[in-house]
Amino acid sequence: MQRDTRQRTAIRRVFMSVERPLTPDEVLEHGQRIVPSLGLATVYRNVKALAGEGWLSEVDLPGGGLRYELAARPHHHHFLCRCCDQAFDVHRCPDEVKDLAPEGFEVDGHELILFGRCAACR
Amino acid sequence: MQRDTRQRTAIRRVFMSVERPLTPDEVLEHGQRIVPSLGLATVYRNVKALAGEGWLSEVDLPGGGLRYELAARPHHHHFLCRCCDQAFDVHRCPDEVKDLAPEGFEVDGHELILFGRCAACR
DNA sequence: ACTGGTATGAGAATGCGTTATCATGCCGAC
DNA sequence: GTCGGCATGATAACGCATTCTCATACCAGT
Repeated sequence: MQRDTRQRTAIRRVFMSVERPLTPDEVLEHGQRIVPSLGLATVYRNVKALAGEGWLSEVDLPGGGLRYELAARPHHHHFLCRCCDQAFDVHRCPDEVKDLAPEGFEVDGHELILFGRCAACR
Repeated sequence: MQRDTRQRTAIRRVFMSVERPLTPDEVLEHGQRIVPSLGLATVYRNVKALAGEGWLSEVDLPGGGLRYELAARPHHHHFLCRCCDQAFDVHRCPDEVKDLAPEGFEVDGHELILFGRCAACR
């Protein structure tokens, strides 16, 4: 049975307060401001569980490990800052995307990633 | 000084005969059909060197390590098969891409990835 | 408040991609 | 053909993200 711990609550709060995909390390950092004793293993466990129950979704961007974000958000894409390596949401999407695939290929999803420098890094 | 070995030649030949980004393992597999003794370390060394001299370019798609492709190809994107995990080229590109970023963000590149099943896997 | 049992946390262990090591092979200048 | 020296290949070592271990903490039902 699922228990309601301070740690899990803190992790949920982190995702609800941030408008972008987070790496487990970023979750740890933000979560420790709420529960200072929070450990990395707990972040991994909960993030995986929350993704399993559909509350979070996995975001697989270039450059290493998975990131996570609220699953409830509408369709969007991401901007990856080359400088601070943070990911941000991009809310617009070119709509003819699925028609770009070669003949005979079956498209069931897409990801558009913009690279550059975020507002803070400029 | 750069020497012209059978292995390096084979690796170049592999990239010239294949129209898609390759992982080091795929390069090894294809290269061993030309030089059976080819080793993985040699693939990594040469692929890195060829990228360093601008003959190959790195492709950083979701799902682990880097892939490589001929640098001389015109702008294009990629299709990633969820079934066989191979990457394929997509030659068309929506053009208004750079305008999608939020205010204050500086875009210097983009990657569009289509997911699905390739013609062979269907 | 008591208690059973799950969740946590620190660090060890794992998996995987990549790089380093070093004896041997082979390119290429002579 | 000879020879110096870079390239190769098998394997060990590494870095990093992620998972496991297990003693301890602390929910939740009573």
